[in-house]
Amino acid sequence: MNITSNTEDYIKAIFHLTFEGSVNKVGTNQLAEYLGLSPASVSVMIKKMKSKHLVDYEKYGKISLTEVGHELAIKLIRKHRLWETFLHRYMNFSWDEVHEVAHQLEHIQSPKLIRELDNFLGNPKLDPHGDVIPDEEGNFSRTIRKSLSELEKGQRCRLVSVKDSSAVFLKYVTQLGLALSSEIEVLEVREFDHSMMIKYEEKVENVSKKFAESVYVEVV
Amino acid sequence: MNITSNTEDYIKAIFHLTFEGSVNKVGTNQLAEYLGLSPASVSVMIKKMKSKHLVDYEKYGKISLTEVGHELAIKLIRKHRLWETFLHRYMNFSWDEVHEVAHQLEHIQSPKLIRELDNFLGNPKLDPHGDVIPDEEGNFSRTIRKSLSELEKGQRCRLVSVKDSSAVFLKYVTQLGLALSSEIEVLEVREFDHSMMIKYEEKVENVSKKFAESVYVEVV
DNA sequence: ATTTTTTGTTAGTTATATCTAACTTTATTA
DNA sequence: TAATAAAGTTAGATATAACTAACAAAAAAT
Ligand SMILES: [Mn+2]
Ligand SMILES: [Mn+2]
Ligand SMILES: [Mn+2]
Ligand SMILES: [Mn+2]
Repeated sequence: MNITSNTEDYIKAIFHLTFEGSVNKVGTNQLAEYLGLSPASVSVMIKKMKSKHLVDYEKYGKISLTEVGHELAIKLIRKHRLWETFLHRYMNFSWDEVHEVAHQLEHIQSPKLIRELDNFLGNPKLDPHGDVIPDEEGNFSRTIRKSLSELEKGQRCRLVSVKDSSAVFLKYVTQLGLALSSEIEVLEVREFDHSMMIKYEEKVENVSKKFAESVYVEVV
Repeated sequence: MNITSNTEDYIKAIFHLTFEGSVNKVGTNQLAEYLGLSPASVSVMIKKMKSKHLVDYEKYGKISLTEVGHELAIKLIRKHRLWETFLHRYMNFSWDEVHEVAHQLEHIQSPKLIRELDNFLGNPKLDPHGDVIPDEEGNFSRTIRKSLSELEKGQRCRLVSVKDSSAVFLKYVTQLGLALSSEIEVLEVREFDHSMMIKYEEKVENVSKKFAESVYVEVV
């Protein structure tokens, strides 16, 4: 009864929607939406995952990972982020290109390869999107991240990570002239739509609320 | 109608049994034996592969790759051998460990990754087993390889590649104290069972016919 | 307290890929 | 040539993982 890469995708999705999200349980429809599948498919799959002791779940109830499922999720995230770092540093992949290929590479089964890759990269702490890479024991610091949207007029900050790993979003960030470590000053927050006027490296740009919510910062 | 990794395994197997073997066509039972599957499964699968124009085949006839199938096979072999080289050179994998993981990595879909990997490795010509790595256009030199078993008493040679990539065999080669480039002298060929007494680096060992057939050499 | 909407499940179907058991064709041997 | 052996195919079943359509439960609105 070994775990398929499909099941691994479900585990990762549940992790992202619970542990990394705001709630600790998720519904089948929500999960289906996130995975781009029909609610029916997810309903059936979750039942199978329950029988494999990967999730806690009761009919018509909410889904959460078991201890085993949680540990697997962290291992997958570790693999994903190590591969992203490798692709970015050594394979000349831009930060908007790494995710898709890392999503394939994370399913490769070889504990030795991951240990060696981690070592080769010098045990990196962060991936190309500023996300924390869990260590071999599954430990990692959970810093409460603040969105740019939470800042007020006049505050200054540094871009530390991004919420969204989609190529569309990351290309936009790059196009704006922003990257990890960019220093940003909030010049104005508009009452009307919560859009922001920000200044960075002599540039002044207007960004939407959605954008500001997708960017994590550290106030300086 | 895209190609699954299962289909890719069939393509590679057919390539190994035909182009790299002695014949240019293979039967379903032979292929089943090689893949460790039942002849029935192979029979069904080959029919599907025919409909996808990957193989030439008639019921009760023999199987061969189409032009498209052949090109795919070479791309897969290129990927496999580049990954083996990477694992051996940078991930501290011994030559008996690389094959299993490369077998997973060869299914990763990313032309850019393969181009970059090739570049990163300095466009290597040979993999850790002495096998030729096809270039991006699918070109590669087909040297007619000579087995150690073809040599006669008194001849001297250099180990250039191995026929078998199994861990069991490669570990035995290493244990004997042999590796690529090792210089070998044939001291004796026994009429009885075609076993050989060979000398290399001050060592004298007796090897079976099967062993001598699994090792490719260049006469010096 | 009903009705309506949202959320979630089940049944039946499809696609991929495997198996065993039974059968057929082709090749070999007597 | 007829019997036997080897090689290959088909049918029916299983496992995984997806879908649509129909139905059921829970939550929200009236
Ligand atoms: Mn990613
Ligand atoms: Mn990332
Ligand atoms: Mn190999
Ligand atoms: Mn090899």
